[in-house]
Amino acid sequence: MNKKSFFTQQVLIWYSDHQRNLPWRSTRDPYTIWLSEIILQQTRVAQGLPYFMRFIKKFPSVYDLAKASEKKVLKEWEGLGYYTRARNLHRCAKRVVSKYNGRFPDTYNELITLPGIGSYTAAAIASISFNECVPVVDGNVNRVLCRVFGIHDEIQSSTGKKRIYALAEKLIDCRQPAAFNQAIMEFGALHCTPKAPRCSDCTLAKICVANKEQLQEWLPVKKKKAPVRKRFFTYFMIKDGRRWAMQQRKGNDIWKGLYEPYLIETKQQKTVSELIKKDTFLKVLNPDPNVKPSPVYHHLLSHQKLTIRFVELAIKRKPGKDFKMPGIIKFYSKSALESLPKAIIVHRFIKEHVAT
DNA sequence: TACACGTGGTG
DNA sequence: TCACCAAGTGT
Repeated sequence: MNKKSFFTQQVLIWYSDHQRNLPWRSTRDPYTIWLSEIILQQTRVAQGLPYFMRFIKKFPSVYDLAKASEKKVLKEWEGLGYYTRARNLHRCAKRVVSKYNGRFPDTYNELITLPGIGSYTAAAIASISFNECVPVVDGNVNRVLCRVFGIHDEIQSSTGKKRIYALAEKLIDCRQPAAFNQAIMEFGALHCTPKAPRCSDCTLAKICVANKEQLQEWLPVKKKKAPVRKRFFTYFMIKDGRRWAMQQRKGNDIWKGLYEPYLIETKQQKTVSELIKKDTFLKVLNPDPNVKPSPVYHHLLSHQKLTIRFVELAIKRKPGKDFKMPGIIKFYSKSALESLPKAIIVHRFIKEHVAT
């Protein structure tokens, strides 16, 4: 038996013996598969699982998801990160209902045209739900194939991606594409792990280049990441009576679509009185000059390090007569405030510090 | 093509 | 501690 056939056979055997029992494994329903795949993009099963359960319960069908508001969908997504996924999830549901009468298209080529569905997710849905023989290439597949077949190209590079995809196309068992695709991913997730792969207990060890040459630590080859950008956020929790000012984030930046208090961002840490003095809007509010900020929170994103403080500010002068609130700011009661989708760090602060 | 996009777990 | 990672996509 040649090396490729052996690989395919062993991965499928390994999967039948070791696969986890996960809720989306007991169905081929494309809505369920699609939802699980979107949630699991760049996300561990343990982290995504509770979100999947809540989404299925709250939005049992693509119609339920399509008719919900974007705010509701974002709220359900709160804390999972990569919020564009949630907005595209919602757009995709609406598209499936409006353009496909509520039935997901059943081919890779049509699936990939939908928002939030790229090459990986299109292949996953096409193979798992519709038995189309297209290989998935995710982080697990990259790792497993680069190690076993000794691929030294950078996996982000054009040649690396082509080489890995071409290899996956040769390996996939077209009699059972759903099983093969899930098998190779599960094998990467549980056995051929990034750190400390279980080579001593691996049926592929005898054909694995990385095992033979002790290259597990070096494969797959990845390019180094850029250093993280540092940003300083000061949030002003503006309170007018029993209502709080919030605004929605727009533009091309983190947390797009989520809500937050009035924000002043600086390139370095400044004192609160400095910020107030310079800010035309806050100056008009005539705040207590001795307001003290919360201790700083450090929040790490993949490419940014945020230093965040919160300042609680009660409005002394009513807006309307002498001044107006900036257009994007609106006031929310306690319960309305809590129902807004927020970044996790903002959510936590508000939950802990906002009483009635 | 390279980079931006979240959060939490891991060694 | 902190760099790296986790079922990628959009621009």
